[in-house]
Amino acid sequence: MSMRCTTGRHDKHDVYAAQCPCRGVLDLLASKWTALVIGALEDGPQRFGELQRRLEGVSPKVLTQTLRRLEESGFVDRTVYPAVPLHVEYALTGLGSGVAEPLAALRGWVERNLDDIRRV
Amino acid sequence: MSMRCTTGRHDKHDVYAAQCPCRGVLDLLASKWTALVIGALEDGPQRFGELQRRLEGVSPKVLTQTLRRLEESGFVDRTVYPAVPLHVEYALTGLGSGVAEPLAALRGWVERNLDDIRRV
DNA sequence: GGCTATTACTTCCCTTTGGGAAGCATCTAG
DNA sequence: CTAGATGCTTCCCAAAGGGAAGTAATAGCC
Repeated sequence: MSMRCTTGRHDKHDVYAAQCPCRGVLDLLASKWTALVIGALEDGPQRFGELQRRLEGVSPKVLTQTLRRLEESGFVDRTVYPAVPLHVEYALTGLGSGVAEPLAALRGWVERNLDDIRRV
Repeated sequence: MSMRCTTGRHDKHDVYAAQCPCRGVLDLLASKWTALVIGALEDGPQRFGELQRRLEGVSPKVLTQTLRRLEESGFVDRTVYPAVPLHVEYALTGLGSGVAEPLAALRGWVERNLDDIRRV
């Protein structure tokens, strides 16, 4: 008998179930900035400033928020090198590399199909 | 010479460029409710009420907003059957079916990997 | 010593978006 | 003539998004 993921543990999980923790994770991952940050980190560990330059138009506040949430959930590692000036590197974890694939597929789809999408 | 998508037309598009219309599309598609709506519609055309029941916890307002935006951009068709009681069907367009694949990959990844993700 | 530069953030503040509760419009059946 | 079904819309508040400016630590330069 399936419990549709209400208790969490070893049942099948279902993003369509309101109480499934899937929902929170989907909300974190299915976001513009998350998709861009994870994509940028696919090229290897990067520093805050580098990410800021690559993700054109991102404010430091939003970038920090995004990175912190990804770190909390275990998608990204944050390493501080207390050199001077301060040096902080962000890198994908194993989990982060895993989710990078579906996110890359989504970004790629958007770039390939943009011309067919009605502009609003 | 590449223009990095600033003018739109037939250059390569780049989601990392601030002015690329890709950004808006990515923002629409990379959203919790979009991923769930498109996924539900993969099973065939469905009515407002059916969608509301499948996407547990969605409010009618948010569902309407999501469907309208997807319709505007050409991912979803809205058909009204003026029978009584009123009958409205939502269906994926060709474009919608296309993007359903990467979105399904993302949802599937979340369901398969939930147990490895740090709960916060 | 004082000034500037660098890196990585915070903080402030305002606008936009998200989201629940409740109301509305239309028509039928009882 | 009231109740029920369907597909919304409106209201309101709280949460999130996002830009501008400020902060902290230290090094190097004059």
